Amino acid sequence: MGILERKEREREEMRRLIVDGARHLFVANGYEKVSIRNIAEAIEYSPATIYLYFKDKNEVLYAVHSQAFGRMMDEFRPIFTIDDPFERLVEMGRRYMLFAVENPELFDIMFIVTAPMETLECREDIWSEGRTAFNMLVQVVQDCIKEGVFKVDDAEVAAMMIWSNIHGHTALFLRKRMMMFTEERRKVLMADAFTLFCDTMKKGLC
Amino acid sequence: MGILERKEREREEMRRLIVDGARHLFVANGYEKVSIRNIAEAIEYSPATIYLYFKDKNEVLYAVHSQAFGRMMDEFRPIFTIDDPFERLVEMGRRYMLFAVENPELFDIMFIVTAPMETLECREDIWSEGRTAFNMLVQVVQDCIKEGVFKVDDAEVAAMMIWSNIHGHTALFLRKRMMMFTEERRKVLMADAFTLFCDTMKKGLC
DNA sequence: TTGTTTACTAAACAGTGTTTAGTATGTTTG
DNA sequence: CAAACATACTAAACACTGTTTAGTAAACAA
Repeated sequence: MGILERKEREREEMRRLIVDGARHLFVANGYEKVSIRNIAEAIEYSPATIYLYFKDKNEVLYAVHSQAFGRMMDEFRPIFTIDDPFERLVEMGRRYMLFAVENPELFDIMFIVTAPMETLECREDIWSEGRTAFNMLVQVVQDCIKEGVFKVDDAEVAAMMIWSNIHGHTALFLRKRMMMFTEERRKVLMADAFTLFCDTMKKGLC
Repeated sequence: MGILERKEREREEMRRLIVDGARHLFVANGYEKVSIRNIAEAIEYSPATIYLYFKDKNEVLYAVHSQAFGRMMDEFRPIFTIDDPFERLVEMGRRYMLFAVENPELFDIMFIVTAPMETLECREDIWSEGRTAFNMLVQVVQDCIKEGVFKVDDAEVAAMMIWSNIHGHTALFLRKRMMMFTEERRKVLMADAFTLFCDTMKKGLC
């Protein structure tokens, strides 16, 4: 009886339709200006239908967030062709910031807005998307340790420090907390602070 | 004619009443769960009255944000009694993180939520509160340069790098992006990553 | 063909930020 | 003092929001 399988397929298709519609609206109008009614209208269904496929708005957000993580990981994968582990690390940081600037609304949902994390909390689940991405960073840091570029005993602690720095830059920038500088100065400051951090790591972490 | 002065005083008093009421609700319920109607009810006025004293909700938020900056600066001031400039810097970072953890809702309005920044944008104004706080950090960094602890030519770039790191930690933590770790591991990771950053600076920035 | 399950929606509920029109009260002027 | 004006305030409305409920029409199973 292939009917159940077809139904399951159709269900998956509908979820995809909703998530894709939501993502398009997020990217076009920004996270805060998208309502369930907007999404419903975009996919030509009634708002109530969305609640047959997702528990609430947070769950839709979480689905968009997961999809966006896939995209970011795709941007990260090519760095593993870089031989020098430190250069690999620097490039990973660069790509994190680039992804944030090029997809600010997706980055918002992935790393800043609390809403998607709430679905995780009531499920008592671990944040697997975050874990996977963080593991990737830890791997690169471990490569740096193995090749003698870094001399630290806990790769996770070093990874956390590095993530914080890169994330800090992007979060402050996206959340308009560099308003006290001119647009030109903002650019220079971000680029120079990143370079300084890389230099400081190379000198300080060994 | 002291009537105008009295009226101005009363106006200031009313603004204060609104801002204080708003702050209390923010601290008690979190930023997202506070509405203009809630604030109005708390101070026993109609919602429309708030719009006689503030252009919109963002402006109320901005006023709370400014007040909160005053409080944070009060927490910072005592660090200037510390003789060693590097210790002074470390203590400043520690206090930034402590303020964030102890006043998460205020920190939200000050450094994460975009809403208050929007009132700034339409006024074409500079973010003076942010500028003042950042200047304080630049001053401490300059002291480190003067005493030979750091050897960098642009104190603002170094300050930006340091701010990014500290802010990154707190933002990731407050926005629940360390969910992949247990509560115990989160604590250790944050403390150790901070220490590692301080050590890395001391070794790497000279 | 009948009975049941599934997919969907119109309408309502309780909330949101904000504006408008109107009412008291306080102040100034003839 | 009374009339004219200005100020302070609010009830009610507007156009939204997320979410739930009750009901309908189509698909499927017996």
